[in-house]
Amino acid sequence: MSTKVRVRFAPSPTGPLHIGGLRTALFNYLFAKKHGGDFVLRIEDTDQNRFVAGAEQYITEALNWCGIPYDEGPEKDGGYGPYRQSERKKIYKDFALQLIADGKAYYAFDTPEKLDFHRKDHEAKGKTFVYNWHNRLKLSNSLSLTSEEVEQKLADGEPFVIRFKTPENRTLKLKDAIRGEIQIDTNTLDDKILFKSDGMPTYHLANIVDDHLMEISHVIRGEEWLPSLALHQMLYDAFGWSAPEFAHLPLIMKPIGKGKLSKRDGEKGGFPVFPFSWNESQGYRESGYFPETVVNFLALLGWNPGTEQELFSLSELVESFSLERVNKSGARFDPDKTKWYNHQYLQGKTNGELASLFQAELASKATITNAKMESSYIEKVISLVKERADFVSDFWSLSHYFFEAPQEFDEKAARKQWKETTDALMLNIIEVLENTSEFTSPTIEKNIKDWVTANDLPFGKIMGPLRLSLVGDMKGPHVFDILELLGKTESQNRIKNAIAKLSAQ
RNA sequence: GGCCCGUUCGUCUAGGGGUUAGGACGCCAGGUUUUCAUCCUGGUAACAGGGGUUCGAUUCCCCUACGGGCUACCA
Repeated sequence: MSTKVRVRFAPSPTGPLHIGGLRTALFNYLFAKKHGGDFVLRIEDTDQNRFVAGAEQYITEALNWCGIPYDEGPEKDGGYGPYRQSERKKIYKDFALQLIADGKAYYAFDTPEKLDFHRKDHEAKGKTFVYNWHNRLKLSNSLSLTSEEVEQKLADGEPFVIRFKTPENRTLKLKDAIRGEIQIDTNTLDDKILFKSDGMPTYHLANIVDDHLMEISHVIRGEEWLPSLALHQMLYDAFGWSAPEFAHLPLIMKPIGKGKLSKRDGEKGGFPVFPFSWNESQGYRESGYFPETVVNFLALLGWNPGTEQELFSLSELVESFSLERVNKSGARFDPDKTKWYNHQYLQGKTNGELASLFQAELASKATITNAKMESSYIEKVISLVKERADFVSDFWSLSHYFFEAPQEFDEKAARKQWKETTDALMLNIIEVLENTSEFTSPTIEKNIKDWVTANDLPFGKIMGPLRLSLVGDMKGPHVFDILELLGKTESQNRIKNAIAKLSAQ
């Protein structure tokens, strides 16, 4: 109870962090902060072949973008560094050797080719090759060979690996904070390689050694690690160390089809699976999602507060998070719901915040006049269209007519709205606008309605063509609000232009 | 194939021996908007199957089915 909560997120830098990994990081962060603990980032780069340049930086930036920075990790030593396993290389071998000295591990000299042959051979006979108690002595290792033979091979520099000698005939009772107790018969397990012939430890060894050395109290990781839990527990026992508590998170599944969410699903379904873009793959950030959105939907995927609250800030999540309320089964990812979340967060932004975001996109449109690039104008536009947007990137299609006069008019709408009498009526509206000195939405509305009523006309004959003239389509906010924002002259010009273009038809 | 984990509306989920099985997303309908959308209201829709245990099971147990993960000198 007195031990401090220390959790770690331990990705391998083999590519961009995907949202499954990001969620694991998030849950670690939430758990740490909930209990006043530390959130450690450790880079598990023991496989030199799969190393991808830039991946580590991507991970760090993604964490920062989400607002869940690590307390301790690369370039942020908390007294337990270094935090890249490649930089800790020299510490692992002694631990492996110690296990051999204690008779809990052994040297193995079988070549990958030989092992591959055994596997294929077994498969052909409908069996599965497992390197463990039942065939250890028939293979090439320090259990089957004499100590002289082993010494000789070692002296000759023959490549070797170190394997864990899995205890036989034992039933392991493993504990998982989410799943409860799990029993495993050790005879079904294989003798996992702990130390590779290239001088690097495997994940299993490095992971246990580092978690112990870094005094990690809780290991919160994806469910794909559940089968390794038995090995890890045995390793802690073999070293005589007390194991941390474990929690295995359910996986995030494809929206449709079978299996867990993968990079290809995003490409097929048109939604991001990465926080940031990476090569061809779109990211959440670049697709216009807010970090709050990503954090919120990720948190609610596999966890829930037990109340009906759906919208959570990061601090609210920290407040209500608990491992006990994490689900056991995999959750299908739902792109529609992530959009809804973004809509919610977009509505919560001020017009000023949104205007500055929108301004960047507007700057790339050469045809916009300076007056319309003023942030005060943009904010007014946003106030009119905001509630219908899911993303900042929706603003342009929702509001382009506030920046450029319509050059063409929706054909179907034009056919339906623009009749022979419309030209004359629109000329009258230009006149009404001319006589409206206080050019505000309510006044314009009153004047136009009064004129329509006075002339005993149906509103439909006016409102449709008026909107079409201003917008180019039968869309958009309250037509009188559009009129006010566009201003008298611009509005009149647009109506004139519509008459010129549409009356000929 | 072997080992392990899981299974409530289409999806995310609440619930838990006696409930009209609740919410959210989506979808549908109505209302508002003399437009489109937003918004509001309502609706559709679920306890995988079979055995137990029990007065009673969706809830507890077992089996089956299905889903998922692992089964590398990858993590």
